Amino acid sequence: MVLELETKLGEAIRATLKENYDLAVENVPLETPPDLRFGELATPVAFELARKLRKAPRVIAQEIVAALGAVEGFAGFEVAGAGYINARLDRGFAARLVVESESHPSHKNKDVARVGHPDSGPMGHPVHSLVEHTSINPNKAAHIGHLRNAILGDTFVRLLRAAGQKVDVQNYIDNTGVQVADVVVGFLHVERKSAAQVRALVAECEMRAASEGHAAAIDYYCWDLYARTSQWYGEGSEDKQAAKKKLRYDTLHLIEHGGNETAEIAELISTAVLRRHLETMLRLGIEYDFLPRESEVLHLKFWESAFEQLKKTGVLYFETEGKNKGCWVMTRPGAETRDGETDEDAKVIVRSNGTVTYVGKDIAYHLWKFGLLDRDFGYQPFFRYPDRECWISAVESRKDHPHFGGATAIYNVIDSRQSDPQANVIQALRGMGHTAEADHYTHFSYEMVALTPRCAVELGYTVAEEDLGRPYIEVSGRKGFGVKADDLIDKLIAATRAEVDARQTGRDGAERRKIAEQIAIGALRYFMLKYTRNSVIAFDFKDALGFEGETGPYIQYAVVRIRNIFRKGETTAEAVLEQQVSESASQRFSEPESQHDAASGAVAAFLSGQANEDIWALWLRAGRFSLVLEQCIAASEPAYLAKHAFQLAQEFNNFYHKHHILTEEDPRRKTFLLATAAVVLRELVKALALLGIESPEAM
RNA sequence: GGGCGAGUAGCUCAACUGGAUAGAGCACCGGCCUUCUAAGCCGGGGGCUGCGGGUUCAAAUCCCGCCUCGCCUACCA
Repeated sequence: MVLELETKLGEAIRATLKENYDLAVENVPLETPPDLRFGELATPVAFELARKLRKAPRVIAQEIVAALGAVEGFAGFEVAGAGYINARLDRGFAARLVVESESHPSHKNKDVARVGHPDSGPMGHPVHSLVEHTSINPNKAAHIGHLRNAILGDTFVRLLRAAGQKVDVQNYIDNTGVQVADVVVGFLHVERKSAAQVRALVAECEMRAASEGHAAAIDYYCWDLYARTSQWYGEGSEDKQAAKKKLRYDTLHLIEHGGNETAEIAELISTAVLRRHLETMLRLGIEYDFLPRESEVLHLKFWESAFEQLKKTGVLYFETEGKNKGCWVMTRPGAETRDGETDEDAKVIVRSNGTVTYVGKDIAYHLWKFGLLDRDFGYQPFFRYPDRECWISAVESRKDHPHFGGATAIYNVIDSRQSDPQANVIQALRGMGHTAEADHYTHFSYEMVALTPRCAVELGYTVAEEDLGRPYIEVSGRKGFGVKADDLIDKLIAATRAEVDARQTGRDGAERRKIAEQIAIGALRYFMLKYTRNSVIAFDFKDALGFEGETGPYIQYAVVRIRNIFRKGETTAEAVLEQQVSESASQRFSEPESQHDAASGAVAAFLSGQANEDIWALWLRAGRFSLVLEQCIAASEPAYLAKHAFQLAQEFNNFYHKHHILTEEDPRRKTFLLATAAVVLRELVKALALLGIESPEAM
């Protein structure tokens, strides 16, 4: 509603400026005034024009208001302060828009349709986006840092889909990297297991995990082994360490090459760990469409194809001088190149020994994402979700496989430490002439999750003296320093379960368990989403286990309260909204010329006056959804929606305490209050769903 | 050395991307449960937005210079 009216007002003002001053203003700035006293929408446009028109802003504002006349949906305009134009909505009209926006299946939400089709998309066609997130090295259990990545990515996917985009969700698996090599070294050389013993161990872990829980699973086993192996590399004499280092890289090369027993073990372990990651993420409602793996990027020779393109377009050049002599290198973004001078700072893509760097492989992979590579992955089914299949890359395809890649816009959810390599890939695309693709390549970057020193001590880690004074300490998979994702989820469920058991004595164990899980996941997802992306989260159990104040459960609780009202009132939110829609529709039909028909006139009366300002504010907030959705997508910032949901819940709680609905004596007002609750319920449930948070029946 | 990000209430964070009186949550103090669930509500204290200049009708936000902190910056992957 707000977005729709804001757009309408912007267009009206633009037309006025064109007509009266012959000025073409592209974007009329519109904002929400700090207080309802100033109306619901405002624009400072007169300030900008003051210099150009050589008039006082206040005078310009008055002229604009006079020329504007009546605009549908608005009750009036006024000039305030030094030259603001404040707009007051026609409250009955606005309320009707809010009620109708999505309660009727036949009614297309105009606001959302607009968000879903940014300029990048071909006319009338939805944008095809590709979001890549999670991408955990498959050599250890997922930890809280990975949770932030996956939750941010998954939420953003939900937002894009809500805006009408076609979205593929990918989770890139680096199954041939040094991290996987390290656990393979751990199994074969630290634990001195044979290949057969490793196979037996993986099978045993799977069995034990089924009965004892995920603490017995392979990813937990590898967590410790990886940390031990990392430490092991640094032990012993210099000669010993050098030998270990050689072992490490020999193992890595065997894995990269494939077709040998070491590679088979790596495949076995990485696949088993990957399955665990998918299970962990599924606990949070996170699913993937496709798992491209580095092994296929290598074996299907993506790089060889990309290399030709890179050479042909001159993005890569062969260095003949300096420290990078003998390498194929690329100029870094923003670097100043002087003719004749060797660029010592250039990024090496192909080493002098002929091997390609990670960035090189990444360029090839990203050409594939945009459909610019003449090769494709093979596809095999890998993991079954309740309502769909998750596919994995393979050399050979199974018949009837789907096809991925070829997107028009991509989002890579990767932490901010990777911004340099990401910038290199974008630079390469741009250099190759793929400017549209480079423009639609978004590094969805975010800051890390770290532990507070207190939390680290609490977990039994020894913390260095100088770290005790810091606000946070970076987690490290290599050191085994961090909080495992499944452990945290378990801990949250245990805490909510205790509370639900105490409150919901009338429900059976299965029901209580379900509610506890919904609340725990709600708490976790909201916790990860309430911070804006580039704020470091200093993790502490005290904060994460809190269920009061600005938390997921707070919002869920508001939902439960509203549901209780309808249950006790023996009606449903749907019925109340349906009634509102049909009433206003019939009124409009009988009096088509009247803008203030009886139904919306009555609603307007309940929304007017000093005593009802808080209720109007609630409706206004409820009508902001599409505006918030648009901002979330434009800024790649899911936190805005989290904030919106919280504020709506907060305003509702306020309303809830102030106005007792079921004991309201005036039947018309009671219906109106029920409609208010119904609208808030609908908007809260919708916002929570986009945040990946379920709305429990009770709590 | 260069690049990116951050510095806002005791603590953790917001501030619609330059707008009107800088807002929330924790924590602390004081009220509210025979009325739709107290995982809630109301009230209170708390701020030189790191420092110094500049740009303009308007700066937490943009520019310049400092000061702190974090990350990135290998022919490793």
